[in-house]
Formats: sequence, structure tokens, C-alpha cells
Amino acid sequence: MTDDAIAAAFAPHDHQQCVHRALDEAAVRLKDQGARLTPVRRRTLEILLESHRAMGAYEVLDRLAAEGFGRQPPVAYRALEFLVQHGLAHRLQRLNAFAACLHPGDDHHPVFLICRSCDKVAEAPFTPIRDALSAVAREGGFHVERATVEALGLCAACAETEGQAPC
Amino acid sequence: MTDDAIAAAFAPHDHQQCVHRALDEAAVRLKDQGARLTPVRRRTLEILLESHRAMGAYEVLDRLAAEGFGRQPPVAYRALEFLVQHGLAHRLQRLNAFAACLHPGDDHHPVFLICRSCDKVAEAPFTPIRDALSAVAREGGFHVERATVEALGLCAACAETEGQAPC
DNA sequence: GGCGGCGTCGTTACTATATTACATTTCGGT
DNA sequence: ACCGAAATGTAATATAGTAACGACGCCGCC
Ligand SMILES: [Zn+2]
Ligand SMILES: [Zn+2]
Ligand SMILES: [Zn+2]
Ligand SMILES: [Zn+2]
Repeated sequence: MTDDAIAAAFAPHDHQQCVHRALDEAAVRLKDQGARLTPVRRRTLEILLESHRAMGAYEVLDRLAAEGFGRQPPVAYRALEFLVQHGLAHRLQRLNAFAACLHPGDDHHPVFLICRSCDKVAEAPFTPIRDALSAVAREGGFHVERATVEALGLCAACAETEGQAPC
Repeated sequence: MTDDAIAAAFAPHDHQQCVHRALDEAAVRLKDQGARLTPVRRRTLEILLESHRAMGAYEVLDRLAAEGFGRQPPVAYRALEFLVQHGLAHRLQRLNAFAACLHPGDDHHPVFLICRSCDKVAEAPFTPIRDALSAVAREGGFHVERATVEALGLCAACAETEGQAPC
């Protein structure tokens, strides 16, 4: 998860290939783990991958229902939870939403950078922040186990066009 | 917001005085701002202050309703939003909950340390984390405007009694 | 082939969280 | 006393998430 990867998430790129690669990698990882990438699960991942945005569970559900899958909340929540559990997607607390993981494979718990203009989400390395956080907490006698770090701001692409229409 | 303040939030302390001081400070601050600390608002703040825990809006609402205030959601949400707006309380995204601010006066946007055993919440300085976060983001061309940092872990008091009953 | 366990998928029904809209009351200034 | 703004209350609704249960299909075994 390099700095380039952050920029790449917001910049225009060969998205077909980006999606394809992610799906392939997902299939491989799941096979290794003995987990099944069923049609609903696969389609859910595809839907998340289509944009680099975070999507609410009900937004995903509408898409699934329109394509002939079940139309009740558990359908979406189960698929999303499965993806999160297997490191293929993340949950964004701040938005009550989910986003496909852009770096499955890296065993990670990232920091999220959310652009308030284009709504896209990037993942940044957690380590430097965790170090700062742990240090501050430890001095107060607190032991950090898990942390949520979600930043709202402006991506490079949107900063350039600020004032104009969103990218 | 010192390290001692973090430890103090979790450690036993003269809580009557702790609450009293916070209420006094709130009254002064609001008067300065020309805002009114009405009965519902004051009672809401007291309820939050009674524990150092985060409370859900409906939990607060139940308390208010039981004391003769309105029993519809907006009653609680409005009072809570008012307190948040005026820096007397914080909203915890991760818990869908609210906690009284322990350091009104410091103009701040803190990091939250939430003990998973006793549920108490402390506030830690944001600056060191923001620096680390901004640095990471900037290298990816991302400009951070606001960030949510909420850590789950174990406070010093609970770490000592771990394995026994929660403090 | 038939059987049974297990995981997946779908449904209904429900809980929890939060907001919109509108009527009524309260407060401060004139 | 009067007016307008802010605050309070209500009902209704929107959004987010979970529990419980039955049906179906797959796989390993008899
Ligand atoms: Zn892409
Ligand atoms: Zn953007
Ligand atoms: Zn206290
Ligand atoms: Zn504790």
C-alpha cells in the first residue's frame, strides 16, 4: 500500500483491469481459505468494485434485488459481512457503508481517506498512525487494541477542480 | 488535555465535584456565546456527565422522558446536537453514541479512547495523530480536513483486574 | 442410488437509530 | 402588552441492522 496506490485510487485508471485483477485475487484468496465465492457474494464484490466509492448496505441490496437476487436486508448484509470477514471489503463506520478493499493480500487494517467531493475512498497505511496513537494512549495507561481512523477531505483530483463541478 | 487527564477519566475520582465543575464551566461558556442552557439541555448534559460512558440517544431519551420531558426522539437529538455544537459533548461514530466532553474550554477535536471492559471514554490530544495522518495523506495528494479517530482497548484500571469482574 | 449434515439463500418480522414536518409554548426585546 | 425568534413537543417517516426460520443444494458416506 504505497503512496502511489493512494493517488491511483482517486486518479482515472484502467478500471476494467482494476476490477478484474481484484476479482481474480479474491477468487484465489478464497480458494486458499476454503471459502466459497457464490454468485451473490461475487456480484456484491463486483458492485462495490464498480466505483471506488463506499456504498450503503441498502444501496447494494437494491442493485442485487434488481438483478434477481433476494430483496431483503439480510441478503446484502450477509454478503457484505462475508467480504469484510475475508478481507475483501471494509466497513466505514463514519458513513455506515462498505467499500471494496483495494489491497487484498496485504494483511491490513487501513486508514481511510474519503474525498468529500467525489466520495471515493482510498486506503493508507495504518502503521505510522498507530504508533502515534499507541504512544499517546500508553502515557495515559490505556492499551489500544483496535482503532478506527477515517479522514474526510479532498483528493488531489478534486482539489484541482475545486469550485468547478465535482470530478 | 494531559496524560493525567486520560488516566483520571478511568480512575475513581471525586465525581460529584467533577460533574459540578463541568456544569459550571458549561454555563459560563454558553453565556459567553449567548446560548441558553435550558432545562432539557442542562439535564441532558447532567445525564451524560453522571457516568464517563458514552450513551445512545434513546438511552438519554428514556431518562429524559422518565423525568417529565418529551418522549419523542427529537427531544434527545436536539439537546445532544446542541451540546455537541457548543463543544460540551462529543459524538462517537463507532458507537452511535454521545459522551460529555471532559475538557470543554480546550478548543479541541480529540481522539477517543474507549475501554471495552468498563465502557468509559477518555479524550486524548489529536495533534500528534493528525500530524502523522496528514503526512501520510499528503504524500498521496490527499488533503485531510476532518478525521475521526476512535480507539478501542483496555484502560489501566481494567487491565489490572483483567480476568476478574469488570471494574 | 439414498441419506444426513452443513452451509447458503431466501423470507418475515422486528429492533435500533435518526430525521422531517408541523403545532404550541416560552423568552427576550420593544 | 406585543411581537418575532428560539425552543419544545408531537406524529410520522426514513434509514440501518438483526433474529428466527424454512427451503434448497452440495458433499461425504452408507
Ligand atoms: Zn479501480
Ligand atoms: Zn475527489
Ligand atoms: Zn467524573
Ligand atoms: Zn476500563
